[in-house]
Amino acid sequence: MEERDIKRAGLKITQPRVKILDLLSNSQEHHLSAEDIYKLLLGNGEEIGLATVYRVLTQFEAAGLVNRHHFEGGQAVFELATEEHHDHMVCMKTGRVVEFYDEIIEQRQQELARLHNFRIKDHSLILYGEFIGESDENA
Amino acid sequence: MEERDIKRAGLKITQPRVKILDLLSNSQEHHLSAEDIYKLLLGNGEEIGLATVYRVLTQFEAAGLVNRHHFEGGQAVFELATEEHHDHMVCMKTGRVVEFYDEIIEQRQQELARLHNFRIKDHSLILYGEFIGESDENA
DNA sequence: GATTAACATGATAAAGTATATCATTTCATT
DNA sequence: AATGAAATGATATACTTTATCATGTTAATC
Repeated sequence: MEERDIKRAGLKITQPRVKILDLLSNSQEHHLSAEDIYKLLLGNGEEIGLATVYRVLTQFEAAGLVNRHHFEGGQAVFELATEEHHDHMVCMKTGRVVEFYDEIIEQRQQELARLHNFRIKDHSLILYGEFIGESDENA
Repeated sequence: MEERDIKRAGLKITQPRVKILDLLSNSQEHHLSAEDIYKLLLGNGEEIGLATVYRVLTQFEAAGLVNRHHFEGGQAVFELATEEHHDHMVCMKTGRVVEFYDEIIEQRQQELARLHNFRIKDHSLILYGEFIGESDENA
């Protein structure tokens, strides 16, 4: 993701937008809340307002640049929409998130939708639990 | 669900708890937000406080009497935990919720967890879309 | 059935997440 | 460089949910 993508979305290329996109592109953790992003940028000495972070993320979502997920815990998290569709495993101890994709589940969802006369626009599959043998580093 | 279940959860049998449980048991819509419940009870002429509704629902959830789901839209919804585990299709137009269960998806989730050395504690699968040929009655 | 201690309620305050407002600033085009 | 349109950010506001605490209710004991 780069400035070109911001322009393609019909948005001006501004400092806050570039900084947020860079952070999402380069951060080790792919899933960041608006407040995560705000604090990380402040920590890097960047000047940015929390309202701008929320506003820009919503615009990016509308433009298809990022996806918003509602994991448990109140705050929505965002990730770049560069990768193919995938679902998530969320560790309830460390907060670690692993992405996965399974063709069987995807097809089965479509089959079930057909059976119920339902047209799927979006879906959310999240497995909550813990990675076996992993210690509680962050929580 | 009945008063016996409240007692079994280690909670006193109080008017608010009975009313909430009755409403969840008898309502046509199985998935109600705390505010839904609050307003429905007020509409029935019952006296209850919103704080009590939230408190009781959280207690019921801890006791395993209800499940809490985070559909899109900000407010959590609650349903009785009497039924077997199931997932949800949510109509983005009418808000209608249909429950489904699919053994293939369940097994596949377990298989994927095994592959990732992950122990599933809980999971959330929600399909968002619309029921074909259904009109927009409530939205 | 009355007493009483523990528990529960509900009005309100407060916390937390997210959006709306609007004067000021930045962008990008002329 | 000038200028109009768009964006920012401080702050106010909305909204969902939890915390506080004086008052009321429950249920166990006498």
